[in-house]
Amino acid sequence: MRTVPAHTAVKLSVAAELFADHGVEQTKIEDIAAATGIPKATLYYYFAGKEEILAFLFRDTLNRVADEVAIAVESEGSAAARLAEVIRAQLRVMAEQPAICRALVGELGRAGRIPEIAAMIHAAYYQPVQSLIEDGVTEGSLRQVPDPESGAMAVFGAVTISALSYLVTDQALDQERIASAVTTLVLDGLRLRQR
Amino acid sequence: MRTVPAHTAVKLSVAAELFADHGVEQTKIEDIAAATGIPKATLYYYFAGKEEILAFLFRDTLNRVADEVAIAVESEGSAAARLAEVIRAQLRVMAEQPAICRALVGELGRAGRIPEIAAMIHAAYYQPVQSLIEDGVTEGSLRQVPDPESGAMAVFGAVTISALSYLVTDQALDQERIASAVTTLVLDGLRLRQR
DNA sequence: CTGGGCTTGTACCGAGAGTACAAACATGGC
DNA sequence: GCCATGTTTGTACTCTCGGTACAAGCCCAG
Repeated sequence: MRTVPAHTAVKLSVAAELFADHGVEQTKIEDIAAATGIPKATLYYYFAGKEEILAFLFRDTLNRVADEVAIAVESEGSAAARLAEVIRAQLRVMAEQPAICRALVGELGRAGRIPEIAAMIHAAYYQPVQSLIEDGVTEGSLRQVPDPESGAMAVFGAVTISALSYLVTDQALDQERIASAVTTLVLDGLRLRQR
Repeated sequence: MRTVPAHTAVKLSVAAELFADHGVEQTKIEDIAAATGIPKATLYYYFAGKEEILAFLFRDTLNRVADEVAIAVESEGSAAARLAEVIRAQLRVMAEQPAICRALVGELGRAGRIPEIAAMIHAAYYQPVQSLIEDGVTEGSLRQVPDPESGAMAVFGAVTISALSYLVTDQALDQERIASAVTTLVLDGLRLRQR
């Protein structure tokens, strides 16, 4: 794939809205051309097709997730505190890129079938969170889990799906509210203990 | 839509595999015809198109989820115990219908765009779990959450995504293992407390 | 045995993804 | 200035596939 010029990349972000609202299948290349103002021939000059446009958008956002998560993971504090930071990081990106995140979740299957994207999700999220959990276990601040990788996935699922409810209804995602709710759930669980 | 005869419905379940493996878009009606042995013309006699075949498969499985979840919700015991039962119920259905569940998660966006299916997911899962959480709060066994609905969604996300990791790698989903891991996560959280 | 709905083959239509290509344009090295 | 290389875009085309049309055969209840 040729390097996409900046002005084109910017315009493309509105395509994410189309993908998120109507699904990839229902979004015609001509729709993208119309909405972005990039002529169809130009789109095909840079991308082999819809799928690649989607991958391009995902790549961008996943890079951001990777960066923010990496910072959160490497921040100082207990593993629990860093995990809370990771959750906050994910929510921050979801709030910044609502359309792409909606599309990403809505097309999870498709994303998983693009090897590059699947690898990025893994490297950007599951892998760091997994080792964060492992750290926490050895350091003694987190509970021993039978399988840290699916632990990481469970955390990802909890954050993503509850954030999604805000993305599809409200436009503004109240990060603080969700962050504290999900963090409490993930760290302390739903069961109430008498203090 | 005409009532689909049983022998046809049975054959259709193999279509779920196609949808889950290659995605709905990549699955041609003729592929479905070939894989199921149901001629294309017959498919169009019963369904208006791909989308309706998918909805048919989802409807079936979501009914099962609704039933199992309802039983779990109405079982006796504390809200926490019943929530654990709900998680187990969801995993049971996912293990029974791996292909459809993979397709359902992979096509979450599409499922959400079919109003009937969106309503079913809501009624079968979010709604009962939400009121289960509310019950638990009033009865004092569960922590007060700011928004029970997204609490329910978070639980759903945690269960679904971690189960997914098993569905796409192993074929057999080790229910007990995941159930206890996710239940612990949801009820008691990751943070380790000194007993 | 006959009329209705079921089942299926075959032929067809139209939308839209992707390709081909050529004309314009921009840019930078000579 | 001028050529070479790469970008940008319009237009016209092909081809796959979803969906429709339809007719012939089938099965079964009345």
